[in-house]
Amino acid sequence: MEGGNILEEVRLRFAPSPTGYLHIGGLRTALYNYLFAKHNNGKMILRIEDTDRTRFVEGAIENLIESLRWAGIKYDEGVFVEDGKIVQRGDHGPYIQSERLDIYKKYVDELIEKGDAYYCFCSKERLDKVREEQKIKGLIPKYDGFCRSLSLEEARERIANGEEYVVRLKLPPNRDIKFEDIIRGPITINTNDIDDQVLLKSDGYPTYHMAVVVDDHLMGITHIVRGEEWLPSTPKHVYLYEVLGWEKPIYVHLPTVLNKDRKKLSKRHGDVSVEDFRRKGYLPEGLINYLALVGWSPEDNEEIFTMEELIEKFSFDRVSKTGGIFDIEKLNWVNGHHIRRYDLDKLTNLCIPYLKEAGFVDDKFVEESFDWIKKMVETVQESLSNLSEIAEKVDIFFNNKVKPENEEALAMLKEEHVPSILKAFREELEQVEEIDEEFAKGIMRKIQKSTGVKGKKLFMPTRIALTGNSHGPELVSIIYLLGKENIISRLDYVEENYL
RNA sequence: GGCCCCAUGGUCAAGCGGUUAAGACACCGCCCUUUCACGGCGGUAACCCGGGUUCGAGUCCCGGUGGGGUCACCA
Repeated sequence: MEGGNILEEVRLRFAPSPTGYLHIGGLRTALYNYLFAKHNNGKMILRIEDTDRTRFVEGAIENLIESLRWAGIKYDEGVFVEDGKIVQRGDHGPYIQSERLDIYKKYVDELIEKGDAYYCFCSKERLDKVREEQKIKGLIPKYDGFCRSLSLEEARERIANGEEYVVRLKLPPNRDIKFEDIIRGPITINTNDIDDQVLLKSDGYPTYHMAVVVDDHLMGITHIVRGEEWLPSTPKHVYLYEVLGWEKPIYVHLPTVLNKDRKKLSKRHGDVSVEDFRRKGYLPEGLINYLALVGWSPEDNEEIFTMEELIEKFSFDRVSKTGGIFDIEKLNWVNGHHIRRYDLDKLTNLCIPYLKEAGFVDDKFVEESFDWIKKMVETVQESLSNLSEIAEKVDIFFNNKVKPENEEALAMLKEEHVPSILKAFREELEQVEEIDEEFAKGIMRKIQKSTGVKGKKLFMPTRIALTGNSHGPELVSIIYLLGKENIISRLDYVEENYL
């Protein structure tokens, strides 16, 4: 179990904190981890970093996992949900950090033994005070090393007396720590610019810095792919690998996904959780495809990809260094592509919840008229950029009290030749029991013949009489989907109210 | 403020010493469609600034400027 780096296969991990929902930026990090792992026939691990008990949110783990599942990120190892229960699978567990406390303790003790870490008894109050004073003097807020030279004997005595303590990393002064980032190249940071980081908190939990290093090593992680906000603390990790005598992994710091104002994507500017996008009717295929493109570009000029294609094409040397703005317009365009290529049955099933929510259909209707709904979805499929738009696109099919959308539309209905069109329409309808596709295709031609009206003067008023709108799906589809009864009802209503 | 990272059209981005500086989204035209959408064609629009290096810099180096990140017993 020790020394995971003898493993030859590529092993990557996504390690979120269960503090809420999966963030769009987090999804992209998970995606890049996944794409790289799968591209190299490696493994991807999901680890839960819950060392901050104060921020733990009930249900967050389940939520995170559900979002990943929905997005199609099929990790191999770690934490899963089965039958509503959290389970763990893999040979390097546990994969939930709060279940690994004794492991961290062991390495913290080792560091103390070797003099690479020390006990610190400074109170929060003292620390705050020190920082405040430093700020006033214009200095960098940093731990002042008050407990750094405490003897081990004295420290142990104080602990035995029940004093609260933390363990801090003992960084050597003025030393350049160097490491290589796959995306950014060589990076050097001097230890004078970093704090003696707390490794073990007073509640016995490790901090992120201790836990990542121990876990990534023990779990045999070969590549650490994470957001660039971690870049400044990487030297602490590098130093830990060094004093622990472990081989450090390969670092890959991803550019940030930004808001329109070039700040890190945040809730203030709209939706940021994967769940939000799911609810709005984005397909996992669309979201994933778009997200892959924020920060990475393929060699060719293609832009529409399936997950499989992304896996095949992905590489870190085509990931950019610059943060990219999350552009909802482009997401819409990408998502629209995926909607258009979606299987119609699947798409229909995905649309039904939105139709129910709008009050257009209920369970009974869905059961009896699935094919009709499917046909309706098909007529608007190409115009959708996300599923929630379905309601506004098809509302014309569900209300026989036709209302012209504006003055212009009303004016077109009031033109003097319109009554003759509607009359001809009725006459044609009387010829059949019910409208079939054949009939729907031919009716306008017949009306044209009998009334002598053609072109826009024929089609526009008919469209408006039937839907109230001057634009929408093909008239043939509208006529077919509406059916005889609805059409007659609409003609009645229009004649009574607008002519 | 210290440290770190970054810098090509409004946005995503290609480019890796010699190009008329790709492509996509958005926008604007035109075509297709007797509407809309889809699709097709075309157009507007970019190398942050200043020094070097070089026969030659968007591309390499240095310095500015700008933006972002980070400086917790949060991750």
